[in-house]
Amino acid sequence: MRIGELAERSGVSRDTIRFYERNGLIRSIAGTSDTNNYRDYPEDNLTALDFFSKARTAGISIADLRDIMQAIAGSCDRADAITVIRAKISELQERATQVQNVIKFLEQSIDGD
Amino acid sequence: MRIGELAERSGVSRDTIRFYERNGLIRSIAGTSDTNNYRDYPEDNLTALDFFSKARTAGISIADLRDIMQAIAGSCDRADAITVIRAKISELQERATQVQNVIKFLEQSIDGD
DNA sequence: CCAAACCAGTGACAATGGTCCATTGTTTCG
DNA sequence: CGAAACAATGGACCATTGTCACTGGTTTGG
Repeated sequence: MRIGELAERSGVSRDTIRFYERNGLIRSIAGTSDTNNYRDYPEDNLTALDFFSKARTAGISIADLRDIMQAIAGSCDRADAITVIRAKISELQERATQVQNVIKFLEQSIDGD
Repeated sequence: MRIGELAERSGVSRDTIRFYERNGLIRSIAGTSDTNNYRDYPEDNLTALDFFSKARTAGISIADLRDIMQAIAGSCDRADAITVIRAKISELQERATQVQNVIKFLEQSIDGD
């Protein structure tokens, strides 16, 4: 599909999609037309963009997402990919604990009310 | 204490402490000397900075931290403060769920290995 | 056919969260 | 005393994460 449709269906703006592409988060392929150079964005970018949106609000950086996507897609070495992803999972679990700690702190600060 | 000691003991750099102060996260008081204008940083800034460090790695913004600190310290209206903090707690719980979702996604991506 | 909508590419701009540097003045310690 | 360490202030600079605007070309619906 073309970028407009992808933007529409994913809820991610054209500019942001292009930004993500520049940063290696997604890939598009050259269109087949000989009159334009509109690029084609495969369907699976919808899944990816949806994941990115969730991950970004969860505070995961573009760089991390790039690592993850490369690990998943770049099947050059499956074992390496899994190692990368497991590491990210650990980081995220650590992050989750940190968030819980902050919640606890805040709860204590209003304790008794 | 002076800023150097605070930096040393909190593990937060001078520059960052000053940055936080400029942004209303902490407060210092004018020193008593008549020859210098070194500021005095009360002991409780240690607790605050420790909290900030954790909160920042948990992905909480400076603006949020300022809101929280103002709510806790500015006792102008206790009920308002509690409302603010409860709202932040909700946001954080939402964030925690998001992080869990991303973890799930990642786990599925390496499922079976 | 033609205007409106779309596309690519570029570069400027903005907010956030720091970090670094230079200058000037103060304190501290050997 | 004098050098080294420390403090205050101010501004420059950096990466990250987008967003906006402009140009020039393409497609599409009425």
